[in-house]
Amino acid sequence: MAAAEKWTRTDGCGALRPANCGRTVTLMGWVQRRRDHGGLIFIDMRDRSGVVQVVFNPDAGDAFAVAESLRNEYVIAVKGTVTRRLEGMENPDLATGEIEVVAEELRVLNPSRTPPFPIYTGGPLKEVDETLRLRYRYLDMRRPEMQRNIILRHRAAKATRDFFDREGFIEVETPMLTRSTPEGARDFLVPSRVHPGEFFALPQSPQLFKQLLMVGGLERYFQLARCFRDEDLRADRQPEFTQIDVEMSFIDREDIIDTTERLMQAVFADTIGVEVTPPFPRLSYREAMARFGSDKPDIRFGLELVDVTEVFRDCQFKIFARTVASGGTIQGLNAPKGASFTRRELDELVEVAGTYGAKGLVWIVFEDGGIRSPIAKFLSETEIDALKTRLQVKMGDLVLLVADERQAALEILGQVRLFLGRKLDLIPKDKFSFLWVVDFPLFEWDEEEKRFVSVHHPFTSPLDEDLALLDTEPALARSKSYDLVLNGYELGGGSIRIHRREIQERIFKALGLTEAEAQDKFGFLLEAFEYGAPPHGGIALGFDRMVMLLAGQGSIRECIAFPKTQRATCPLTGAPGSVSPRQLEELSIRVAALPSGPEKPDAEG
RNA sequence: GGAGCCGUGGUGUAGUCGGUUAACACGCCGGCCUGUCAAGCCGGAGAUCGCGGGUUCAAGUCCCGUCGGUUCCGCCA
Repeated sequence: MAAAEKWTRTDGCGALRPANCGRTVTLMGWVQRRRDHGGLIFIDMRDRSGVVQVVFNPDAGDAFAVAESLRNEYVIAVKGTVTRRLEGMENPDLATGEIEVVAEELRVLNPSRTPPFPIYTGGPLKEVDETLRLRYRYLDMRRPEMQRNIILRHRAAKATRDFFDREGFIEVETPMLTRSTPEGARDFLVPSRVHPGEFFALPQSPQLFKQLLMVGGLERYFQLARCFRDEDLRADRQPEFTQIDVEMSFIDREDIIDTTERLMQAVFADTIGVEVTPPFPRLSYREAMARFGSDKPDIRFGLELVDVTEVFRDCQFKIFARTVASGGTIQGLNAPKGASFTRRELDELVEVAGTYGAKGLVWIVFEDGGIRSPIAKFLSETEIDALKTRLQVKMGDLVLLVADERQAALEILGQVRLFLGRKLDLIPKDKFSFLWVVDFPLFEWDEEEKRFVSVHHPFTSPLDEDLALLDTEPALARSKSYDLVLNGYELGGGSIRIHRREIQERIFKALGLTEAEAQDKFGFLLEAFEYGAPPHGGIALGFDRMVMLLAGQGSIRECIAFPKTQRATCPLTGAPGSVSPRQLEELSIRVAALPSGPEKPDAEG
């Protein structure tokens, strides 16, 4: 049998237009849908570029016969003529709807089993179980929404690289097999075969390497860096993720902020055509907490918190009075028109506050006859008037109060604020509200370890004016760090680094690290700093989160080709899995007895 | 480690106060059909309700446990 004539694809399905009429084209793609009229067969044919209607007439001979056997997701090649559709037969819902391809020849390149879930319904989109989608991600990916997200991710990466290239940055790859470091997240470990009993760690970030690159004189570094953190997952957290990692020499905070703002401007313009305009607003950490109860406030809506501690200093309500007396605060929030809340909805608010550790949440409804509240009988006219003034209460408003230690009260009410923002539909979609949060504390107290730990990381420079506090009151010292926040998501953060040995040693001391420990863990960096480290600083931005927000998605899994489930497994490959005894032996590893349980089901069931 | 929600043919859902033949749409298979585009019409196959235990005359439904998914807290920049 003679070898079949070789066909070369000439066009993308979605690219064909009336201007192409009369041309003979060769298309290759998937069968999205077949409409068989007996004497006439329509195939919606799909490739990455889009969809086009292919018509098979009975006079097409073999092609017509084969077309009768086509099923969804068959891979086919079609030779035919681009033809303007008959008058009145155009489909305005299709980019190619003015034309169709009249088929002359058809080849089935590969048949397909019936997909386990619909790839195209034609109707309203129905959510398919995510595990099923992930197990058959290669099918899920054929859906236009997923293709859009993946392509958007590519565009964002391209825009990022283009931007940094224009700005004179050098992309440098840093090791994936590196050294475990203390501080920060739990490491993923990789056993060394050559060095029995020793382990590499996958990088939580290229932090130390990028600083070494500065010592190395690269001056401007960036990388789309893969990072690994063995911590529990969230909708916006994966065990492996990508960050836009940046470091610059001979700069100060303003240079990093300016560069990052212009990066955002470029990426948003190049990907979704949205104009964002620097400079972005800035809040100090303290102000962000005070007004929004969060270090990553969503400032797309108001509903700000107000400190009403003084109103209740001599309050008859014992819990409030006691909280104030013991140095705590009362934080308040006015939910306009919240008086219409049902008792059930009010209880729900109390419950929400409870999940964030609130001991209670007091609500006060302001209505015509006066106020309604579980603590109404304890409140004096003076106190109510003061509340009205402080919170600018109007008739029909709902005031929510949390009494606790300042930080706790703010955080709880900040969460209640977010909940209310969603519930009252106060959050404008399609809005991108960037914000810098600056002047973070340098340290925070770790109750478990009974010592200070770095809020950012141990190489973060203190504010010059707070240097003296390092040795006297570390808790009050602030750092030259900055977080970029977008719509309530922490997009990234960075800092100006310490490049002088003397300050670095004082930091280690405040962290409770001995000279020996510091040498053991970071000796190579400290040594490098002795060879002429330039002043430097940088930032790292969550690339997955950024793409998620660009795509308008609620989970970064929608923007990652092959993400993991919340329990850090991959339904497609079955990872993680067991390995052979031989592999373990080579690595000098013995697995401790596992709690016996049912074997996990195979990937193919 | 903890809390909430979800789990019913291939997919998405319904299933009331526990009541005996588990419903609907899409998909799938077969037939008819020359202008559809969520094609149409006719016929058919397909689920013992995630799993285990318990309560009951009777469990998809109630209870306990467990597994998986998801959201959140803790954890994590």
